[in-house]
Parts: sequence; C-alpha cells; structure tokens
Amino acid sequence: MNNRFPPEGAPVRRRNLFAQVVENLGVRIVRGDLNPEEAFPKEADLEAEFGVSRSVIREAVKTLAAKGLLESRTRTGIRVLPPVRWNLLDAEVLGWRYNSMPPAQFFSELFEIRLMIEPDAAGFAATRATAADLLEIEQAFQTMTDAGLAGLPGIEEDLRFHRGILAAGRNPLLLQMGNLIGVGLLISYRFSRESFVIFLPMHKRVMDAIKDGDADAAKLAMQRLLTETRDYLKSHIRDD
Amino acid sequence: MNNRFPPEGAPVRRRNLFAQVVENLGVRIVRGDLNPEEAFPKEADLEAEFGVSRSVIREAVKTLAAKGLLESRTRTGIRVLPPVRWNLLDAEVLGWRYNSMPPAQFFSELFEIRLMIEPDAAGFAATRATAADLLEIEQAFQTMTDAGLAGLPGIEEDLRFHRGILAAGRNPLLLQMGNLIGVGLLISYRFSRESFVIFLPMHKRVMDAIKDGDADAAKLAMQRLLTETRDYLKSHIRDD
DNA sequence: GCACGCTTTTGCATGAGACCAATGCGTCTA
DNA sequence: TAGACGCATTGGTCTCATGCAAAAGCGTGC
Repeated sequence: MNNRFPPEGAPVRRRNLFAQVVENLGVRIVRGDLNPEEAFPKEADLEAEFGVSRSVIREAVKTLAAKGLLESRTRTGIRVLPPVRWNLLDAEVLGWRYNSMPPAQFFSELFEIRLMIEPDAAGFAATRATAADLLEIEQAFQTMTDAGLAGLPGIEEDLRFHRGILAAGRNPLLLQMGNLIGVGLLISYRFSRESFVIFLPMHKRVMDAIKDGDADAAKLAMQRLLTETRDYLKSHIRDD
Repeated sequence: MNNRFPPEGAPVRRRNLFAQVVENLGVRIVRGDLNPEEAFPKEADLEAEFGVSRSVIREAVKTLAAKGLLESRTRTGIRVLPPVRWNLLDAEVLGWRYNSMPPAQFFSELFEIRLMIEPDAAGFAATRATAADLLEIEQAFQTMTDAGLAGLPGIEEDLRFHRGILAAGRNPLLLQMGNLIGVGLLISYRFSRESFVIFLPMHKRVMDAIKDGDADAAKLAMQRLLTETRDYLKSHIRDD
C-alpha cells in the first residue's frame, strides 16, 4: 500500500493514520457530503481511497460507529446513520459540525441550549458547591482576569470558569455541556477576537452570587451573562 | 485462541465478539472497577483475558476511546479517562451507568436535567412546530393511549412522544436528550411497572398547548408532567 | 411460495515489522 | 559532586498483509 494521502507537497501531519481517516470521514458525514440511504464505500473501497490497510479502516469505522455516525453490518456494508442518531455532544462531532455551519445558525443553536442549562446549573451551584468547587471557580476567575489584563484571549480560562460552575452543580450530566461550551468558545473566537474583558464584571456577579449561596441571583446573573454575550457576538460576526 | 468467554454452560449470546468485549469493559469502567490512574491491562493481556484476537481487542478499545472512556497511546498503554471525559449522553454509556446506580440517585439526576430541557423544548415546539412535527406528536400520543388501554407498558410510544416534542423544538442539540429520556424510561420501568395511564391527561395538555401555539402553557404543562412523574416514581421505587 | 445453495461483505485470527516515547545510563559541564 | 544533556534501550501500540469464518441478501429451482 503506497500512495498515501495527503498528496505530495502537503504539510506532513504526524498523527495517527487512523485519526486522519476518522476526521476525514467524520467531517464529510456531518457536512452532509455522504448522506444516509446513499451508498457508502465498503471497506475495500476505503482502503483504496485512503491508501491504508484494512485494520486502519476498520478501526476508523468502529470509532465513527461509536459516535453514532455510521453503522456497519456484514453483507449490507457500511451506511451513514440519520442525523438524529449522531452524538452531537461529542467533542469531535461538535467540532466537525460547527466548522461547517454558518455562524448565525451556530450561535443561535448554541446559546439556546446554554440558556437552558447554565442558569439552572449556576442556581444549583449556589446551594451545592463544596469549598473545593468554590476555590476552583475563584481561581478560574482570577486566571481569566489576569489573561484579560494581559490582552490574551483567555478561552481556556473562560471555559474553566464555566466548567467549574457545572461541576459545582453536582450533577454529572451537567458536565457534558462542558464540551459544548468549549467548542462554542473556540468558534466564537474565530468570528470575533474582540477582548472579552467587558464581560468580566458579569462573570464576577455570577461567582459572587454562588459564593453567597443565592440561587436565584446566580441564575439571573448567568442568564444575563449569556444573553449579553450572545447579543454581543451576534452583532460582531465577521464574515471570513 | 480457544477458551472463549463466557464459560461453558452460559447461554450462548449470538452477538459480535467485539460488542461483548465493549460491553464488558464499558460496564466495568463506568461502575468504577477500573479506575483512572490505576494500571489498565495492555492489549496482550486483554487478548488473553477474553480469549479473542488482537483485532477484536483493538476495535473494542477504539470504540471505548471514541466514547471518552479510554485513551490509548503507544508505549504508555491504555488508561481509563477520568469521569469528566466520559460521553455520558451516549446511549450505551448511559445504559451501563444507570444499571449500576441506586434508583434514587438515578431519578434525581435524570429529572433534574429533564426539567431543564424539556419544558423549554416544549415552549419552542409551540412556536416552531411544523405540520409534520404536530402530526408526529399526535400520532405518538394516539399510540400511547392505545397501548395504555391495552395494558401495555408503552415505553416506545412514550419515548416517541417526547422525542417528537424535542424534534419540534427545531434545535438539533435538543434531540440528544432523546437518549437520556429513552434510557430513563427503560430503567423507570424496571423499578415501577405501574400503569402510566394516569399521566395520559397531562401528556394531552402538553400536546394541546403546543398545537395552540401557546409556549408558556406548553412549558408549564411539561414542567407539571415531569415533576408529577418524578414524584410518582420516587414514591413507587421497588427494591429488587 | 419456500427451501436451499451461492456470493458478497464484514468479522475474526495471526504473524511480522515499523514507530514512538518513557526510562535509564553514561558523559559532560559548572 | 550535582545536575543537565544526549543517547541507546525497550516495551508498548500502530500499521500492514493475508487467510479463513460467518452472516445475510439474492436468486434458483422445486
């Protein structure tokens, strides 16, 4: 098996062959290039297309199947599952999907969900946070502030703050939303690199309400933070 | 490679070897039998333990890795990821986890999230549902009613109803919650096989509000349905 | 219409080598 | 001598190749 992809000249990405196949197929599926119902290449075809061995193809297919994008049966072959089956909250799937989506749609979809989850999560955090939870949130806020003053994007720190609140909500399922927020922040940054320091005071209000154990205030503060961020981003979308 | 599992005498399950390994390891991981940090068996050891070939083990590991339960690197070997990384909303992971969890904890975790999502989803459905969406919801309700009158559990139908509302909310991320509701209904049924017909009128109120396009009413009706169901289940938990 | 082979495609097994990153050892320097 | 740096070793996964088994759709023939 020679004639690897990508073709000569492209920068050689030193990653697992397997991961490259996964990403390539994954992106194509969520972009809709490969529809359900339509014929999907069989293992042998994929081998030929990518120029890799059958094991690599099989492991890639299993990975995509585990994320709900594919299904593979003997005799029938491989087929793309309908979008309902996709694990959209999987970090990778989220990334693939949001990189091929108009920003406006992305933002409305994202913040709609965040507004359902995070205010309530903040409310729970206010009544349930342990000392360790509070410390984590405070430290996250501190590093976020530092990053802001230093003119850095501070995505990592922002994510850490929101994750900290989800964790303090003490419901493991809440933490799943961390992926969503993370990918969201990343993409948001691609559309608008304005400083986020203007939102620091609002973050602080959320934190203070949680520290005070005031669930209603925490909920409202988070709601406010999210709607303001959403509106800000909506009006600052850059077309590129 | 002989000496397959399960040992002689056990009922022969006609499933893929691969799926069996995935389930076995998956359950052990989410149950906490195999902690992160702790040493995890390497491929060769797993081969020996399960009595299957490398291909099967590797594909199983890839599958679990895709669900965020494992990570496998060259030289370092395989290791269990911390629970934060697990894709808890994956249908399989959800099932494994909730089968090894005290019912009370399960119900509180489940309904906390459902109450964040579904009332808002119902609200969106009221303003966004297409004719097809409404038809689907009505049909689901109809089959649910029929099942109830026939004395059947009607889990499938119930799930269809709730999924229909999520779909009518017209935000793809909402549909992810379908898994959660589905597994939830299944487990609920294990704890309490009482008829659910008493909740039919409440379902109807949700549906009618959506048909009327009354978002607030839909939201409230859904909220009511969920809290009542939750309280009912809590007081009917059977210890078995 | 039904049973029964045929054939296509994935499922499973196995051997062999490449590749990668911890680990430990030795040497060199301040 | 302690510490830093480079280097070989080695234990694990990654990739390739090949063969056979098993499942399931399809058609044939009764």
